[in-house]
Amino acid sequence: MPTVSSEELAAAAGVNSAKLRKDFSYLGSYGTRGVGYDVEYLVYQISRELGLTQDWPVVIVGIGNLGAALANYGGFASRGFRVAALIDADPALAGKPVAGIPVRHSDDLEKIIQDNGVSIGVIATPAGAAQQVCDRLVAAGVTSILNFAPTVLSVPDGVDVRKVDLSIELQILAFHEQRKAGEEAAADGAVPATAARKQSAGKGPDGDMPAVMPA
Amino acid sequence: MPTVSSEELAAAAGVNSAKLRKDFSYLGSYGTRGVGYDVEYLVYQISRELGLTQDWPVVIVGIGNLGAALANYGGFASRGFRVAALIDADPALAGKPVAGIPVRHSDDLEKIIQDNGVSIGVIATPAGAAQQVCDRLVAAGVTSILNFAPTVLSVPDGVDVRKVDLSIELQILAFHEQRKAGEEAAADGAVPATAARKQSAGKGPDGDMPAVMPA
DNA sequence: ATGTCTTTGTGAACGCGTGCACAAAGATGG
DNA sequence: CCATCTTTGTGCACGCGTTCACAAAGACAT
Ligand SMILES: NC(=O)c1ccc[n+]([C@@H]2O[C@H](COP(=O)([O-])OP(=O)(O)OC[C@H]3O[C@@H](n4cnc5c(N)ncnc54)[C@H](O)[C@@H]3O)[C@@H](O)[C@H]2O)c1
Ligand SMILES: NC(=O)c1ccc[n+]([C@@H]2O[C@H](COP(=O)([O-])OP(=O)(O)OC[C@H]3O[C@@H](n4cnc5c(N)ncnc54)[C@H](O)[C@@H]3O)[C@@H](O)[C@H]2O)c1
Repeated sequence: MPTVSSEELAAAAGVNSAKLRKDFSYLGSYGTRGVGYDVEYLVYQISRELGLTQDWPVVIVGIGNLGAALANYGGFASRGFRVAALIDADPALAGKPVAGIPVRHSDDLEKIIQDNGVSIGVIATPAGAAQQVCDRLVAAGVTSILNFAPTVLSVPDGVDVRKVDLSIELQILAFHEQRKAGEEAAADGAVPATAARKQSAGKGPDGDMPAVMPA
Repeated sequence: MPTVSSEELAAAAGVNSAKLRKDFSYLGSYGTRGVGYDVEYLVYQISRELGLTQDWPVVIVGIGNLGAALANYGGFASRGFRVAALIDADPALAGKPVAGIPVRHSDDLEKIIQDNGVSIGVIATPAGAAQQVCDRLVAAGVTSILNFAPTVLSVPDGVDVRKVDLSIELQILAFHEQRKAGEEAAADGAVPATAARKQSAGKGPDGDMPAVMPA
């Protein structure tokens, strides 16, 4: 029976082994003292807890450059997500297959959502259309939205929104880049050491950035 | 002179005003008591601190569906990022313009990086090529990488990597979705309340997920 | 069986980020 | 020039997540 110890997993993930064990303990006592965790069983338990054992139908709205790239992305299916439909407002696209799935016109949006029991929607429309599309998705029953348009969406309570913004990712990199550059060349009104948190040495997945930035 | 108070900004950003003031204080004392912050001056100071006042040349490697979508993305330029070059291994693409920029062959990768003083690279190649591309970028002098390929890149110390993974974003949404669903229907081996951190009520930009998930 | 050795699960301490609350600063009006 | 009012900047305390450290559990050998 293949097993892993919390120590091994922690080293691989670059975190503290105690934290890892404590995190796992919230899911139950799945380890064996003196041995470690049964890999297969552990993967199953975590998958179940994360909701990966169920099938999640998603719709992608806005099948342009980005939407098409997302539709073609194989990483979807491998984690239990199924593209239930591709939706676009452009009549010229309607019926044309993208990644093997025919594009549906956005007139049918509500029907598609309801017929497929979709609760997760992806927005890849131009920024100007995003809020409107969002409202329709929410009204039709979608309660989780992944937004690629550079807009802040407002949604009612109970609806989750995650925004993916390439330029913010680049800004975070640029921020660290700048800090690397001016590390020993620090001269003028430099930020006091307090603000220079732990220097993410290529490890920490989350950046250390000031928390707030006005639009 | 248009000004904003920390209270207004905090409300708009959905954070605590004291935290916002304290964050700003790390950059210096740019506010005026009894009045607030001079908007223009504040924006400049934050921009400078974040490195947005300089011009950052970036290269995109792998001009397929995703790479082309990224190249077309206008959010780049508006934040001080300039697409210095598009690079692909496919000879058929070489010379063809994408988003107005001719695609260069990856043979010239090192030269392009050095000629343009590029320190930020974007990887949008298939997963199999990502590490190899990464190694070449780093060897050529790139010290920040934005990775869209579903692979964990290993890089030397001093190089920052950020990974954008659509399926992880979806997983986070699905996780909350599952929790919403089973909220009052909680029955079997449910996670103890401790693990159910603050229910992000559509506000918190960062999700609350177990920190570690083995590959 | 008993002992040893490894690794889990977790109580307790630590450290840090967040938020409260207020004094100081400065604008504004009389 | 002084009083008042608003809003900043920040010391301090609280709370939460992280880490330490160890007892308990179980495997495995003798
Ligand atoms: N987050 C990122 O990193 C990132 C990267 C690239 C692009 N983007 C953004 O993603 C969005 C799409 O980018 P793109 O390059 O694919 O643009 P695009 O113009 O190629 O595609 C937009 C598509 O949306 C469709 N559309 C427009 N209004 C619609 C509506 N009301 N309902 C349904 N469909 C509608 C259009 O017909 C078009 O097919 C843009 O907002 C862009 O800024 C984000
Ligand atoms: N992170 C996400 O959310 C997300 C979404 C979609 C796709 N992806 C990933 O992004 C990557 C690209 O996706 P895509 O749909 O554009 O794929 P694609 O096949 O359309 O494009 C890949 C491109 O990379 C080029 N390429 C291959 N090897 C190369 C090399 N060694 N050097 C330079 N260029 C090379 C190919 O010629 C091709 O043009 C894939 O790894 C995919 O899994 C990620």
